[in-house]
Amino acid sequence: MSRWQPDARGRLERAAMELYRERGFEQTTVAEIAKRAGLTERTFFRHFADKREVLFWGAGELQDFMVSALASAPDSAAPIEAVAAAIQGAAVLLAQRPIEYARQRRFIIAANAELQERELIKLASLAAALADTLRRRGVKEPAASLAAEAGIAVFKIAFEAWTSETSQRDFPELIRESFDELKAVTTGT
Amino acid sequence: MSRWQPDARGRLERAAMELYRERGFEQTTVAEIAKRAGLTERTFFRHFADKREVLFWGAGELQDFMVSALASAPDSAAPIEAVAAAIQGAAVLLAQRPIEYARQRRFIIAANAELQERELIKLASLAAALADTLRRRGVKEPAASLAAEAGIAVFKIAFEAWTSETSQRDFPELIRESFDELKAVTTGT
DNA sequence: GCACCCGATGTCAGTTACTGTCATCATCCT
DNA sequence: AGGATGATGACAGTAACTGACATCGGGTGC
Repeated sequence: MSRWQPDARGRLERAAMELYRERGFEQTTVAEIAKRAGLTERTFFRHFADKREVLFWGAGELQDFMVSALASAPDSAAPIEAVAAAIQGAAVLLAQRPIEYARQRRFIIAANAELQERELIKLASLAAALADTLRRRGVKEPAASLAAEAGIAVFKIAFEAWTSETSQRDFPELIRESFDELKAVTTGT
Repeated sequence: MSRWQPDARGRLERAAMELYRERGFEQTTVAEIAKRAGLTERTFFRHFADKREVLFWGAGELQDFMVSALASAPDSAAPIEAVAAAIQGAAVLLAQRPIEYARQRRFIIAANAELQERELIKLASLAAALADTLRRRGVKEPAASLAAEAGIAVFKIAFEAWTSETSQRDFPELIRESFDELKAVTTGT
């Protein structure tokens, strides 16, 4: 018999999600999360850098996935096409999980400015990683950064549309439409 | 004779900037800022919502300015053109102050993740306000959000270029070039 | 000219996120 | 068997932020 229950990190994650949903992010203390997970506050901070990070564990994976997808796009693809393909891939990945999960997470984040800040910096880090990958593919500045930022803007807006109440639309399809719309918008139509 | 020295807020602002430059954001406590300004910690928090906000006081003004500029663009202007004009105006405004001020602020922010988060949420709020203004002009979603986000991306990237060490370029000119580059990028060139 | 209110600041106590340090002890390795 | 390892607990400490109440110069009404 092992000394501790398994999957401490997972227990903390689930406890945090539950409490953030039940009473909101600000009204939840780390001590409460730890207690519900059967651990101590100190252990929470060994698994997560701070109280917010527990909601963003998947961001690293998503970034790695997008960077790989972008790096392996054919050399012939224009920068924006390569970015679009990478984001498409990520959308397919995200659309595999039930939309309810994305909605709940979005609801929690929408209710708190600190969490929005964290989400934004994750997206900015993603944009920076994509821009860097484009540069390695020989794309110059500012084209690389612009293509990356434009792609993230599309991702953000399509994600919002996907998780909004009324929408029953397909996420990858929304991404495709947003890219088309971006092209139309930037050409001044 | 008045009971207190005048311009408490300004003194706090200057003291904070000095200390953040001297020893960095994290290594500075609010108590130190208040002491240098000849005030107490409690008074700091009466003027600024938190330790970061002292660096972002101008963001509200800038947002108001951009929103007004966007609202007063001619009806005939395409959304992206109207956004570009508003951002141009803001660039002219910012370029009036000495670039050294922008550089110092940028340096402080670049050294700390929490400050980057705050900067990002200010930009996101700006994008949301621009999108809202576009919607009032009759632009539909997702075009309004895309035009606003694209404009902010251009602003961000041009601002970085402007404040980067080597650059001696004109800020409004950089904005113009970035918009052209964005158009080229999104059309797949 | 006096009483009174107001608004900016001070004082102080309290909560909570986060960190550093050392102890504990099941499991693994040799 | 015995020592190293690694995850956790225990505990003290710092600093950001908040709430409640006191202070007192300056303006206001009369």
